[in-house]
Amino acid sequence: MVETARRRASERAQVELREQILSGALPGGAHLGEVELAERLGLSRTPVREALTRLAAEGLVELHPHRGARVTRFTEADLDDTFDVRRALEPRATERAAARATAADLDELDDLAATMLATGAPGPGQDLDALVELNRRFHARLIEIADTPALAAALAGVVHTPVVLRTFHSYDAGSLARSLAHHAEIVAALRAGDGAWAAAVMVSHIANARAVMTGDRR
Amino acid sequence: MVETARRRASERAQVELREQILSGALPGGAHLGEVELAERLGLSRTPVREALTRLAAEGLVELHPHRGARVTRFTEADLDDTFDVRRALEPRATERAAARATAADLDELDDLAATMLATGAPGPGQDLDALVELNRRFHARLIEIADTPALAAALAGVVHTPVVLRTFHSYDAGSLARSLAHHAEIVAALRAGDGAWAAAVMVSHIANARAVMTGDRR
DNA sequence: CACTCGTAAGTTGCATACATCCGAGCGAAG
DNA sequence: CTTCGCTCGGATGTATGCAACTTACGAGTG
Repeated sequence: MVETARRRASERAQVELREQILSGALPGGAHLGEVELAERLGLSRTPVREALTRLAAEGLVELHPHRGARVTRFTEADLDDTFDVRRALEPRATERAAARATAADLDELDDLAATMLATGAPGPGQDLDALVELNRRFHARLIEIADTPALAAALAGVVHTPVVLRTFHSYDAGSLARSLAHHAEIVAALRAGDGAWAAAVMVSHIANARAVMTGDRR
Repeated sequence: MVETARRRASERAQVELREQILSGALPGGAHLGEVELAERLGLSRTPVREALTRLAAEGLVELHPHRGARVTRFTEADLDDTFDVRRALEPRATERAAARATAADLDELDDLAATMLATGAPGPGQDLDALVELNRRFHARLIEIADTPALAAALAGVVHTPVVLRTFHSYDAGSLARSLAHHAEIVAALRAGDGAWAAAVMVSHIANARAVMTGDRR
């Protein structure tokens, strides 16, 4: 049976809204009326309101007192800043993960990396949308292994940038291959216990992504 | 007359609770019952609940479904992580601020730095508590001038660490003098338009603070 | 005596009704 | 014709009542 239906209503609303925003179904600047959302989700205003509050904390929506909520509009500059922050923080998290990863952690990351290589391989089986979710899980797991709450909190409000999360479609073949190889190499570095190596690959990984997104080769 | 009373109830609850947590009146691990808080603040549960949700997003409280809210307990390691994140991000923000600060911005920062020097000077006029607020404003203004939303979002959930915000009392005379001098030097660097200089001072500034807090001299 | 199951108390989660506030549209005055 | 002010509509903000869940305690049984 479907277990997700048993979860709390406010959480469902939050997940549902986040998905619609990240997928682009709710475009930037869209007005989010509480009653409208409540009716569409089959809930009352209370959990919808709570979901909006939390999404606002994540930076996905903006709340204007007495004037309602709007989907945050991200600019090209915001996207660039996002990569700046990630390049500053994720390599550090990766380095920490090298010292703390257990055998089970490494196996899990290996699985993810391998699955991504298979899912992203050119051909009829290629599924770029599935790749987005796998990529998200890989990076999230890495942060989790690093076990540094402050780093996780700092990255939390940044990674959600809508454009970032659904953009494997804009990768050219070479960049995509590099990106997938990076994941595998990071796991290898972690397995070797070489934090500096892992961090260096992460720097490359983010730089590669940035080049794809912004077209900036500097 | 007191204008704060005219603000929204949920906002008042949020501000009040945050203050009590940061001041230590509500110690880490304290259980926060909705009805109890509502009665103490003279409100209903609804705005209290919303305030708790927002504070949870800030990382000050932890929400356990059906089990209530608790004040987040920060460990020594968390504090250390906080400085890691700040050292990674704030210098970058400072560098950006150098390119964007207007004359008015610089004057404002100058005022803050000068006031801090006066407020922190040894003697009968020294007020370490006032210094906490001034320091918060200085750093917040700097981030604001940098005008990089992603950086601001990343730092938002990190700076609130209770211990960090009320710890000028643990500075020895030398560290305090250095800290205050750093602010002035940062403004000077900004005025010179030298982002690298400003960023370097910020690195020193954070390292100095870290040494005071953790006693770690590495 | 230890373990398990059932029940009850107290909490949070959700829904609904009421209060408050913002903004648009219309009318009158300059 | 423009501008100011008022009123009305619709939204958000708050309060309260009911439902669901979690936990703790105690009775019953192996």
